[in-house]
Amino acid sequence: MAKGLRTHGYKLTAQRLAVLQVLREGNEHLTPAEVLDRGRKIYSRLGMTTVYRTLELLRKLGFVRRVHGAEGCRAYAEARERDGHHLVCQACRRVVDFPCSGLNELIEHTARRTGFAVESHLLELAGLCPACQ
Amino acid sequence: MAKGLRTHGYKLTAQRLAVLQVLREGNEHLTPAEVLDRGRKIYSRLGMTTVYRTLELLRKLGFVRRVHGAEGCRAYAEARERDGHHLVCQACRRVVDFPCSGLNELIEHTARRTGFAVESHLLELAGLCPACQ
DNA sequence: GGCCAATTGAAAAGACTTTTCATTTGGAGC
DNA sequence: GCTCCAAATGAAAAGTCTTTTCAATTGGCC
Repeated sequence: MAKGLRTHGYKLTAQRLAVLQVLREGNEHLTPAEVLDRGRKIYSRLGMTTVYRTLELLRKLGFVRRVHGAEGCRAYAEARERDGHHLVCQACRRVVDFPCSGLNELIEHTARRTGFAVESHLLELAGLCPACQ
Repeated sequence: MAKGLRTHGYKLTAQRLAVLQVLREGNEHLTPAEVLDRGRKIYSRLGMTTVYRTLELLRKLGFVRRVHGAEGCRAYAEARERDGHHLVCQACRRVVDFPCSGLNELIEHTARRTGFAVESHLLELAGLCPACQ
């Protein structure tokens, strides 16, 4: 995944690796401030600005996904499933990915009915994970 | 719908009616600032604070839905379909509701596979409406 | 090893949202 | 209708979060 950065012509910096590592180690969704805190344990000079920029970069590259919870809409989690969606535990903030299938029919039906050309979709499930139930 | 406020024990104020009217007239999703602008044409003394509070109140009551677009996650649109979802035009910001069916199977399957107790879900489709294609 | 564009981060600026609190007001009860 | 009070309001202040700026640093091609 670190290679993905190089592939797309981005430099492989200690800061980017730290942010990637933080998101990979945590199974939860994290705010930029939390990523900064944890990231500094890996690379102490990490700055806030870089965290914001890196999270958005990783999102554009598809390595990271935004999570829109009740707590706010600026949290990020690693995207473990390419083109997938996620399921969020409302108690412990754990995030589990699941593949994006079974939605195509609904999307096509809605597109036909409304005349829209659907280009993207956002699906997020929330609930309680087995441990928190 | 205005009656819904009374039903839930909330007062029917000119400010709330103005916000409701703005959201009903526009078929688009609007930011709080836009709601304020338009709302002041209906009730000129409307204040920013009240717009924020009213939008959240209407959302809790289910009259209004939040739209999470690329432009940001704080936009609101009227919820025309109870328990439905929405489809957003990326060009003109028009919002169309569609019923929440066809998703249950996917949710149940995911719940079974992951052990999560799914409590809520967020689904948003984005694309181009017939007029903007 | 040198070079240069990409990257970084501290500080400043900016944008957005919430809190505070004195004033106003809807509507229940008479 | 009138009174009354808790709910609602809004201007200003405070707070939070995010982006921009710009000089310094650095990854990686040569």
